Amino acid sequence: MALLEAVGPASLRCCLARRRQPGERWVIASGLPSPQVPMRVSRLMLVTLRDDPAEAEIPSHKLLLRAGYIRRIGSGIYAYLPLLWRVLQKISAIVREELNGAGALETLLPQLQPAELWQRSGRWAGYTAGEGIMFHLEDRQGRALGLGPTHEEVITALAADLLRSYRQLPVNLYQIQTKFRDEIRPRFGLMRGREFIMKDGYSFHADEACLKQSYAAMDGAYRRIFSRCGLRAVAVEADSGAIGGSASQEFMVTAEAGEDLILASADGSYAANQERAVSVPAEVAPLVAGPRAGGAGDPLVTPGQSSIEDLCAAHGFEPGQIVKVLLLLARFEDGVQQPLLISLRGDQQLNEVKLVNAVSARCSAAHGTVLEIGPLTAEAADKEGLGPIHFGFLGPHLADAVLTGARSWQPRFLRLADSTAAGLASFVCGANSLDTHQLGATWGGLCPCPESLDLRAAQPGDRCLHDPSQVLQASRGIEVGHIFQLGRKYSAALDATFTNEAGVDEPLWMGCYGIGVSRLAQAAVEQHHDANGICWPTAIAPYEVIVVIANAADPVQVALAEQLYTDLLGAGVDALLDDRGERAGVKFKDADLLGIPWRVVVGRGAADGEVELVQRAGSRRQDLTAAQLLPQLLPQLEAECRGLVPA
RNA sequence: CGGGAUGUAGCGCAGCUUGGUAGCGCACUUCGUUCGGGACGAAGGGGCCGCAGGUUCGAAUCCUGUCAUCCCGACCA
Repeated sequence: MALLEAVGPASLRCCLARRRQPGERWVIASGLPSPQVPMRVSRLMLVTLRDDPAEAEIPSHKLLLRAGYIRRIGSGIYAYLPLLWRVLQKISAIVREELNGAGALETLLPQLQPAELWQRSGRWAGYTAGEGIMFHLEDRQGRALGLGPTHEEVITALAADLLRSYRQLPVNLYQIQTKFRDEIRPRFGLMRGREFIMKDGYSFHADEACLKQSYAAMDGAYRRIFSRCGLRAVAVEADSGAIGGSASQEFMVTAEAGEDLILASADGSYAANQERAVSVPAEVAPLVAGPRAGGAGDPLVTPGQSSIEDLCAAHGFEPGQIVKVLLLLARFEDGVQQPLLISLRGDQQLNEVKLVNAVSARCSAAHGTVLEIGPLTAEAADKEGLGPIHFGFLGPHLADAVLTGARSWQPRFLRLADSTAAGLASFVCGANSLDTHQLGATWGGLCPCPESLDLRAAQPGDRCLHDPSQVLQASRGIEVGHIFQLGRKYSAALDATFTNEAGVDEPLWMGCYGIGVSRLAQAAVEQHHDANGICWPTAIAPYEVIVVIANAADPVQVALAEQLYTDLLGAGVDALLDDRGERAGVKFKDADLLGIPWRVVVGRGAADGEVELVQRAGSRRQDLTAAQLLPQLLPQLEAECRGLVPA
C-alpha cells in the first residue's frame, strides 16, 4: 500500500476506498468474493491452442476453445472452465443487480419436473413427441419426468398454490439456472447448446395494465443489462413461438454469425425478426388484357414450364402476376394430418412461422398443437393412395376431390391465401392439368377466394408500414433475450387463479422474461474480438488487468510485478499475474488471446520503476512509472465497469 | 429426420488411389543456448488409425455394417 500512500490526491483515495465498499454497486457487479483472490497463470490450468479446432466454425467459438474458456464434452454439451465461469458470474451479477433493482425476487426452481404438470398445460406431447425438445425419462415407479427446458409450468403451479388475493400482486420471480433442451441441431458452441445457462423470470398480475407495466420495466432492465455488459443489442418485435401469449420482443446482439434475420427501418422506429416482420408488398402491374372468359381464364399451353421463372421467361409475365399454390401437410398432436392449400403471389415467399400460427389458430382447439408442417410431396400423395396431382401446374381451384380415398389425411384442404394473392384482380395460375395454365383468371370466376391473411415473408427492400418512404434493411442478430406478455394462457390451463377486489376468482395475468446467459457470453466475444483474440468488455471480463512479468528469471521484474499485483488486488481490482517462465512473446500472445482488457508489462524498465500499460482493444500503449499506474488505471476501470466508457 | 462432409497422438493435418505393421507441425518431458510479440539445437514419451464384422499370408489402406462429430434446413435463450 506504500504506492498508494504516495499517489496523493484525496479524490483518488476516495475512489480506492469506494472500490472496496461491500455494498457498492460495481463491487457487487464483479460478482466475486471481495477481497480479490490472487490468481497466477501458472496455477490456472490454462491451455491455449495455436490452431483453430476443426469443430468450430465461427470466430467466437474458435476463440473460446483456443483461449481455454470452454471444452466440448459432447454434442451441445460444454464444460465452462474457470475463466469462463468468472465471465458467467459477472454477467449474472449484472443481471441480478438490474432485476433486483426492478423489484424482482431471485428463486430457484427444480430442473426435474413431473410430466403431469406439462400434461395439464397441454405442452407435454408437443415438447416430448416428434421434434419436441424436452429430455424426458421415467423414474423407478414408471412415472414420467422431464428435464426443464423452461419453467412456466412449475412457476404457475407455485403461483396457483401461493397467490390467492389481488393484495399479493404483482410479483416477479426469476432464477439463473441450467436449462436442458434436446435441440434438433446443437450449434456453434455455447450459441445453441443442449445444456445452457438461462435467466428466466415470470411475473403475475391482477390485470393486463399491470402486466404491461412490468413488461415495460423488464424491457428497461434488459436494455440496461445488455448495455452494461458492453453489448450492442437491438430490441425487435418477435413471434411468441411455442411459449405462446400475445406481445413479445427479442433482444438481438448484432453480429454476422447471428442465426436470425432482423429487418429494420433506417429511422430506427421499426425493427422485427423476419419471422414476424410486416411490410408493404411491392406493387404489381395489372395483367395485360385483364380478366378472361368469365374469370376462369383462358387455357395457356405451357409445356414443361413448371416454375415461375420458366413461365415468365416464356410468356413475358411478371412473377407478381402469377398465383402459385403450395400444398403442405400439417400434423397435429392428436395424430390428425391436415392437407393445406396455400395461395401466394408469385413474387412472394411463404413465412412458415406465420403459417403455423394461422393453422394453430384455426385447428388447435380441435386437434391440439401443430407438431409439424411439411411439404405435401408426390411420393406422400402416392403412398396415401391418391390419384396424380400435377405439381408445377397447380391452381387455387384444385378440388377437394383429389383427396378422396386418402388413407389417413383429412378429406378437405384447409385453404388460405396471402393477402397479396387475394388482392390480384386477375392472374395467371396452374390449370391443375399437365402442361397447362390459366391466363386471366379471377377470384370468384375461377373459384371463391380463400380466407385471406398475411402469410408472406417480409423482405429487405420492402417499404415499411409505418412510413412507406422508409425501406426495410437486413442485418443478422444473436437472440440473447426475449420477453413475453403471456396473458392468461398458463394460468387458465393450470387453474392459477386469484380473488379480485370484487371477490371473484379469475386467472392470473402473466409475463415471462428470458436471457441466455451462456449465449450472451459467447455473443460478447462475437462482437468483441480481433485477429489476435478476444477483447472482453471490462464489465464482464474474467479479469480486468493482467500483470505480465516479461522475464520471470529477473528478480527485479518479479519483485516489482508482485508489488503492483498486490496493490491492484488491494485496490479491489480483479487482477491476474502471469508468472510463467515462458518467453515474453508467448505471454503477450496469450494475454491478447484471453482478452483481458488491460495489460501491465513489467519488463526492462523495472529497474527504473517503469512499466508499460496496454489496452487490449486498440492496442494503445503507454509507459508509466509504477507509482502512476493505479491513479491512471482505477478511474478508467471504474468508468468502464459502469459502462461510461466503451471498452 | 432429409442433404453434405469428416473420424489417424492433446490440437492441426499427411498417408488410403496402387494393402507390407504409422508419419509431419504444434503441444508435452529432459539438457544446453536464448529471453519484449507464439526461439533454436539435441534427446525422449505418447497412437487397438472411431467401433464391429468381412476379404487377404498380411488391412489405417479394399468391402459391409455401425457409432460419433461438424456443416446446410426445421427448433430456440
